[in-house]
Amino acid sequence: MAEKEVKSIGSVKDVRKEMNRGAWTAEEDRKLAEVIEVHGAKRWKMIATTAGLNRCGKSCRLRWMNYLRPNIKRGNISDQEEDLILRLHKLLGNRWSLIAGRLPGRTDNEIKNYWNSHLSKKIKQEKQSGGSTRGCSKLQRTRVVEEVNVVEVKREDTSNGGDQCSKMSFNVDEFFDFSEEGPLNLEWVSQFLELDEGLCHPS
DNA sequence: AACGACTACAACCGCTCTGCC
DNA sequence: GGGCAGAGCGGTTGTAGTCGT
Repeated sequence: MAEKEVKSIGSVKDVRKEMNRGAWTAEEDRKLAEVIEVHGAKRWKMIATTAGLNRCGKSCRLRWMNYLRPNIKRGNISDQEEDLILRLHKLLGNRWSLIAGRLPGRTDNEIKNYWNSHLSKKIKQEKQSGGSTRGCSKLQRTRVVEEVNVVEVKREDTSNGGDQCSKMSFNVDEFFDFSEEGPLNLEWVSQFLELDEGLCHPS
């Protein structure tokens, strides 16, 4: 995609007055990266002004988060990653940032795009051919999502010292804590799959 | 070669959430 | 508690590239 990006540089830009819009140029990327290096990735309005980019803070944030940030993986979503996305989407719905949080180096925007252009069609096709990937009923899937909502509520509650998590069979904070993981540490996947299987095929 | 349809993805928009005063 | 600004999220749009005719 980098090739495509280079080609498109400047093609949309300067069409509208006031703020720059459209594709980012290499020069803009460089300026933005420089300012973020100095000030950190916070206060995007200030960053936009300081960099002299004539872009809104939101636009700068998006560019940084999705393309300029270190350790970003681009393209080539592996089968393993695809499978994870499918499973997580089944569990979480369109909560792309949460899904992206479980895929090191991937961004919510990339996953969202990948879903819309690849996986949603794939699922449609599978449904049309009568095949359910996991054999989960709609009701069971609803249960899974509700369960996750409970997880989030309980997670807030635990900060108040309450021990109300008896419903959950795994440690919620560990489940959502990505801070100490190496790239594509899949231990949590096993935990998740156990939960998934348990809900879809209760014994 | 030319053209239109389709695809993929970068970027924008509007809304919500969060923190500060 | 209310208002405001900044940050973050998900949905949608715009456009370049690709494919089929």
